[in-house]
Order: sequence, then C-alpha cells, then structure tokens
Amino acid sequence: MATIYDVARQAQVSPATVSRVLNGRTTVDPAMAARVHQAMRDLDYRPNAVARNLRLSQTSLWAVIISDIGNPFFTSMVRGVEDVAQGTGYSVVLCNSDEDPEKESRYIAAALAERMAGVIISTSGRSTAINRLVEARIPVVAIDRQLRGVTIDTVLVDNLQGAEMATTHLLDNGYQRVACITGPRRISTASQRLRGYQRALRAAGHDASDGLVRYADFREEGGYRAMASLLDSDNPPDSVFATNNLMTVGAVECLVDRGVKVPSAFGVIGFDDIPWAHLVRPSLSTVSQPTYDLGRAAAVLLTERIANPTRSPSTVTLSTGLQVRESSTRPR
Amino acid sequence: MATIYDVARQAQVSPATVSRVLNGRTTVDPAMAARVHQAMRDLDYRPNAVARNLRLSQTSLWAVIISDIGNPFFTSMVRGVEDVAQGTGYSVVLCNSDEDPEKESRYIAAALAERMAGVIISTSGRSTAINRLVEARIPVVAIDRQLRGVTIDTVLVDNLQGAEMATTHLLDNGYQRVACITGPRRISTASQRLRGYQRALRAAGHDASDGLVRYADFREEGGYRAMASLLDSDNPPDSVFATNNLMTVGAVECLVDRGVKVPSAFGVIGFDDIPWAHLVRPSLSTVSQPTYDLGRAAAVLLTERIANPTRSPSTVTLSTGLQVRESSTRPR
DNA sequence: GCCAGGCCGGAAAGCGATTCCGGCACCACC
DNA sequence: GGTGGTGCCGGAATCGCTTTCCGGCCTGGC
Repeated sequence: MATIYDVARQAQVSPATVSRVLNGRTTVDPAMAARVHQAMRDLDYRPNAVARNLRLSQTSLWAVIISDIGNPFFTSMVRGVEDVAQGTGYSVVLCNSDEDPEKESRYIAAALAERMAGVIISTSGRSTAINRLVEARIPVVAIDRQLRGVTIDTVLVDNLQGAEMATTHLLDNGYQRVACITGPRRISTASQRLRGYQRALRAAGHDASDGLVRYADFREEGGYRAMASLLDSDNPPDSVFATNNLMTVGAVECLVDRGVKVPSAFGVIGFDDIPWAHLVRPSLSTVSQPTYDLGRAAAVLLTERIANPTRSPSTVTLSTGLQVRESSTRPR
Repeated sequence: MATIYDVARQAQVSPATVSRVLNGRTTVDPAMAARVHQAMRDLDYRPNAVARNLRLSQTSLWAVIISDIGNPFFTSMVRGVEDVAQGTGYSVVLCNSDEDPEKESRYIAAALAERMAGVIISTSGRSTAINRLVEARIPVVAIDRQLRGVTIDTVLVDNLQGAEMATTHLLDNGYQRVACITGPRRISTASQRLRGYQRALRAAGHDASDGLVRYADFREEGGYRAMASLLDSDNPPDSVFATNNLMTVGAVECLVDRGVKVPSAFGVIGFDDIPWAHLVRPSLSTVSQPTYDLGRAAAVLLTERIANPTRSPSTVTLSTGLQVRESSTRPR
C-alpha cells in the first residue's frame, strides 16, 4: 500500500508537506496542496493509522468491556456508547468477558498493549486488574457496577431506590411473603438491590431475614433454579423480586412449568426490562432502566476525562422507573 | 511507560535479547532470560502493540460490521465470532452500521486505516465500499447476506429452503391466503426468503402474485405497519410469513392491537427466533437459524484466509430448522 | 592443542507518520 | 541598498519494536 513517501515523490514535494496537507495544521501553497491531493487519488493512498498512533502515542479506540453480550441490557448500553464515540471520532472495541475474571483481565491486558484511548467497564471481578489501567494512566469509566478500592468515574442507576420501589409495589398489591433472587455477592448491583429489598420489607414491618433470599448468577438458568428452590422450601413465598432481567425470565419459566398461576397465586417483578415484555403472557412488571442513557453518560464522562485527565472523578446516578404490567397486580 | 530499551538496560542485555525472550523465536541463555523476566516485572513493562504492529505491518484486530446491534440475531452471531477470535489471539471490534451505508463505509475506512487483520461484514448496501477492502488485500468474509459483484468467502443459511418450509407449513395447517412481509429488496436475505415463499405457493397450486407481499425494513415498526397495511387491504390474508424476527414481533403486536385471534383466525410464522419465544403467548413458530454457528463459521473462514490469502473463496451454507409452536397451528 | 562449526548477543536498519529546525525567498521599511 | 521579519518548504530525527547481519565465543572432534 502507498505510503506518505510515495505520495511525496509523486507530487514532487517532501513527506513533511504531505503530512501538512493531510492534517491541515499549517498552510501550504494551494497549488502544491492540489498536487498532493491529486497524487493521493492517483495512488489510492490510505493513511496508516498504526504509524500515526505510534508517532503521536495515542489511538482512537475505546474498549468497552461488558459481562454478557447475550443480555439486551448491555447491548443497549453499548449502543449508547457507540453513538457518542462515533460522534467524537472514536471506534469501539466490544469485549465480552462472560463474567469470567480471567477473560476480563486478558481484555484489559489487550487494551493496555494497544494503548487504547479509554476503557468503559462493567466488571465482574475485583478491581486489581483495573488498577493496572489506572496506574498506566488510561482513562477508565465504570458503568452499571461500582468498583471498590479505586475511585474512578462511574455511571450507575439508583439500585437501592429501584429495588425498594419494586418490593413495596408487591407488598402494596397484597403479596405477603416476598422473595428475592439476586446475583453474586461480589457484584455491587446484586448487593445494592438486595439491600433495597430488605429496606422495603423492614419499612413495611416485615421480617427481612435471609430465608427468602437466593443468590444466583444473573442468568436464565440460575433464575430458574433459584425459583425452584424457593418453591420447594418449607414455607414458600407468594411473590418474587428478581434483580435482573434474565433471572426474571428464568423464574417465570419455572412458575409456568410448575403450573403456578401468575399473578393470581404468585406475583413477579424484575429489575430491568426485557424486549417484548408486553408480548409475554402474563406481561412482566419491571423496574426499567435508562440503558441507552447509561452508555451515553459513560461515553461523555470518558471524553471529558480524556480531554482533562486530572479532573477529579465523578459519579453519575440515573434513576429508574416502575413499569407496572400484569405479573404483579393481583386481582382483588 | 517502560520500553524495551528500559528493560534491556535494567537486565543488562540488548533490546534484541529482550525481544527474543518476549517472542521466543530463537533460544536465549536461561540465566539471561530469567534476568529479563525479572526486569520486566520490576518495571511493570507492557509491550507496545502499536509499535509491534507497525514493524510487522500486521495487527490482531478483526472488524465485525453488523447492521443492527439491537437484534439478538446479530449479537449471537458476534458471540460465535468472538469465541473463535479469542481462541486464536484476535480481538473483535464491533461496528454497528444501523443499515446506513454511509456509516458502514466510515467503518470500512477505519478498518483500512487501522490495517485490521480481517473484516466480517453483514452489509446493508452495495459492494463498492467492500471492494476497497478487497483491493487492499484485507481478508473479508460476508456473513448472513450475500454480496453481488465480488466473490469472497461467504457464510449463509439456506434462506430459500427455510422460507419454503415456513410457507408450506402454514398451507399444511389449513391457511389459505398466506402473506409475506419481507425486507429491503437490495438485501439478499430479503429477496431469497421472498423467493422461497413464492416457490412454496406455486408448488401448492396457489397464486404467487404480489398482492400479499409487503416490503419493510427488518425492524419492529416496519413489521407493524406492513401487517396493518395487509389487514386493511381489500382482500386480506389469513396468515403471514415474516422474514425476520423483529418484523414478526411487530406483526404480532399489530394483530394483538386489532384483536385478531392467533392462531385460530390468523397464522403467524417468522424467520429467525427471538429470545423467550416460548414465553410469548401465543408462542411463536419460527424458522430457527444456527446464529452462533454462523459467527463461528465466518471466523473460521477468516482465519483460514489470513493463513492462506490466495486460497479460492468458498461459501458455507448452514441449514435452518422449523420450530413449530402455537402461532401457526390452527386447532382443527 | 588447534581448528571448524554453531550459537548467542549487539548494533543498526527499518516500519510510516509527525515535527522540529534550518534555510530560502519575498516583502517592507529605514 | 541593506537589514529584519514573516511565511513556507525540506531534511532529518523520532516514536517503540522487530529482525537481520555480523562478530565473537564456546564446544567438540581429531
């Protein structure tokens, strides 16, 4: 492929001048510039971004590391990131860690090696790997999930309030024994949403012990198994709050398989929407999140940090909404 | 950040030796290698992939250009690609073109500038932009959608057969007037699936004229509008075959809104599954595609082409399956 | 003990772009 | 007419790494 030297020779100017024409930093003689442009067309010249990146020691790539590409929540978020990136001249490298800390740290190593311009991460593990990024002064934004032990820009939703709202909603609809299916303890969203659930129970004068709590894996099968375990317990619940979308789907499948009538015999509400929630029968009540805006907000924070690396880290918290549909409203 | 020279100085060897230790191409004295490794740890050295790429004029990035990141079909495909990439040491840059040829060609320009190792593309436009990649000798694999005018490695499903199967299934279940909602004419999957539909009609001795055909945009809203237009026509159909998952959802929404009973009064079958198809009531019959395997197959073709650039292009066709659920089976 | 062959390490040349700096030409003003 | 200033252009160094080439050392065989 043609280089800047080839273009220079063809246009009978120096490589420096070609570079100047390319980047427009200083003015060059119009006639010369025209010759250069013509030469670039003749040779079908394509600037080599790799060389440029090396020389400038900066790139135009962002890594977005998410934990489950099969979850529409994350794809919608990525879309928000992408749209901002596109607008500011960055490209997005999507990395799917599958909740596997080892995969995640491989991706972080790649981001480091490629000297990526920034990283947006929804981590599944501890912060040790992320510290490497921070130490290397690569701008990082945590999204959806909080990171302990390191203070960086963060975008979250109000998990506590959302979970409280969902639980209270079930109680208000006459359900007495509300269970909770939550995610792995180490993940901040799982523990925050569990705390919101407990707070709502206590506020309503209910027992908030652990008998009706199950820890699962944020996936469909985990939700199914957790629901089964709840139904099989000595004193089963009459409703459930599941702390993410896929586990809600799993729980409903379990209820359908066992012939438990929703919502008349059992109430269900989930955190985060699923696509076509309104086509599912009974349609699913959920705590809805501004997924696209989460991605946008993270991308905006990242651009700001790139522009101003010394600015002190900030946390953006977006609020959730209650989508009441059929699965949580018992006919009186 | 530390460079290979810093490591060399620290370990009291030459940069060449550090490189040799790093890449293991030739043998180095074990004692020396140990010193080098220690120095790398001491300095927290991270190889600069940008410099490496420039020197070797090759990268370890694949661009995957898809037309709708919101469609689970594509995310599942990407997952297949990712898993193969991960295994062979490549990273995946996900690019969402949103069916916009202009966005698509921007992404292609980026892939070219970054000298990416390969491109997997499900194009929304013509082949002109892709020709640039082929001319620059960047390995390209077309996925899901065929490309006219250039012969490159391609991975497809058997669209004709799948569509025929779906249409025949509706006819076999006693539906008389089968409509078809398909995608934009320029996209090969849309036209292939339409042809399969027409072939099935003719084979059963039905009229295959265009009265019951609607062209939409492969999105939910387009499916909704197309369904509305069909219902409002002079001689409305009694069933519909929609050529992708999102349009099927849109069509069902329209039917629900109008109170049309599925499947007793109206049969529905779609091409490609949606997640939780079994939770939707009535559950949706579909032509299922091996989405993950599509991605895998494309990634395998790409690795093969990278290894052997002169090998002649091949086309892999995967077959589809019929998932009969409630929406297409009229109670006799 | 000597010579040949093999292996390892160091110096240096790129990969393709950017940029500093020196030089030249032109203009204006004294 | 000479001097100083301004504005462009070209030469060459540089980013960090890989790789080739070459020289030197060690080992083994006779």
